[in-house]
Amino acid sequence: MSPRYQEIYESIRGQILTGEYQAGDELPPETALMEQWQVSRGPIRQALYNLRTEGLIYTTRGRPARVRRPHQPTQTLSSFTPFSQWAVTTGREPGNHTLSVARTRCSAEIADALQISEDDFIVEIVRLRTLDGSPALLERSRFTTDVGSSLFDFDPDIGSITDHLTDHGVQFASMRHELDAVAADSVDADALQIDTGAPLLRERRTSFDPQGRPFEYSDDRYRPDQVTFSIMNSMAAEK
Amino acid sequence: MSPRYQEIYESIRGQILTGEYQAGDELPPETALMEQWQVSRGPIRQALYNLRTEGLIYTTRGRPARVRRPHQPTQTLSSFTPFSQWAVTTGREPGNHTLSVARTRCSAEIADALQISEDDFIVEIVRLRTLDGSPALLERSRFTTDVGSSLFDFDPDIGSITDHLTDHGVQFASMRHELDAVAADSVDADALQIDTGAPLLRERRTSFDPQGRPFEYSDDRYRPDQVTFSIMNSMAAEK
DNA sequence: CAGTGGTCTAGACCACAGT
DNA sequence: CTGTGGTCTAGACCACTGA
Repeated sequence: MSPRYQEIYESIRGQILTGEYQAGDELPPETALMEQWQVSRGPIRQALYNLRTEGLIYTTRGRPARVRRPHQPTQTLSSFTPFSQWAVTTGREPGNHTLSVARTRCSAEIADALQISEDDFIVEIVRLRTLDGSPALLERSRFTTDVGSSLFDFDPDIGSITDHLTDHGVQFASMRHELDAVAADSVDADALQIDTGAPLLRERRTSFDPQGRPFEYSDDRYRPDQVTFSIMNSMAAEK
Repeated sequence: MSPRYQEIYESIRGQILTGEYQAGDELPPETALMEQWQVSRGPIRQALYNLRTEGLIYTTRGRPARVRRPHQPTQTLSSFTPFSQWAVTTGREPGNHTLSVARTRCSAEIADALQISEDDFIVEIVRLRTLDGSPALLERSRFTTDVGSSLFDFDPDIGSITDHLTDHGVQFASMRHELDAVAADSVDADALQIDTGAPLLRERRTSFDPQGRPFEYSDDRYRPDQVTFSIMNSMAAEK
């Protein structure tokens, strides 16, 4: 049972993405939305806030929220959705090609990120992920063993790791994303069908459980011609 | 006169950054903060929400917010602060070296981003920006003429463009950031003291006024060894 | 069990947009 | 001027934490 503001957010978001609201259109005023959904102002404002952070609308004092011009298919960093779910909402067909599933000892960088010691074991899954058949990113995902062990009886070519782990009681409470650029190494180049040394957008993603403990640390390298990231922020709500 | 929740946010943020609250510490419960600041729950929650998006704290039901382990000096994408302000808060010395200030006709990409026609003029400022003397990013910033004209009587080596424009009545209401990776061209390589073809993190930034009209479109290329970006998101508040 | 944060209600006042 | 969103108040109920 999702909260009320979540339903409202998803409903309006759908109306914008399907074109029921065009760029520049005004949304109904908050009072009208309160009437329409039979809720008080709180949930309405929460829903609009999420839409604003995602860059779909912008707000000013004195006028209802307006819809932004449609933007290109970039991943929005504010409402971070797993790759396969995101691909579907942008109308493209995601695919997976698993390169390896292994149980190994972790390196210093991984140990630090997962807050474990260098002697500990981890489960590492390397997957090439595609959009409409073209290579889009190479994902090197590492899990702590307690979480990752359930991944050995799972075909990562078919299903979503996120869904599989959620079904096994793992809760993704929050994520941290760090973005920089790297040159493709030979493995990257081979998998992504680019030249060695070509620039890649790297996302290092750490997933946390509700207690703030990290259980996943992933190094994802994107072809910049296939996927970009975007974020919107309004000064009003921050600084 | 900034809103109450902003003061509270800045105060707690300061206490975390100066180490008064250590990683893992619990913040006071919301009721205690309400008492301390003599406000109701709304502003307290707004302040905590901003801290959470910035990645400084994490929250769970049933326990007060806790402070995250301190993170490396990366720019946080949620509370987007101008480069020079950000540099100061991380304890580094920002510097500017202006390469050119020009009034030119714009290209198709810029015309599209600024919602003007290709015949229109723009003001372009190219600046190398440094941290503690080392090249950090090359900024190619383009303004619409109405906003940019005030930049000719201004020394961009010394002051902050953001501050200068704010003083001239320009309001930065919201920003959109698009991130990808590019190979350094010869200009980038020369300015940033790297090899041609080296991977750079590119941020294309569009700034909007309160009416949602774009007035700045900037192409900023970062040395990935000097600056990275990060963002935190909690599932609770989004999806 | 008591304490806490997540969500929601019903009201209020102000600053700003557009007429 | 009226209508709107930005901010704040004072309450409420529920789900979850930890003793």
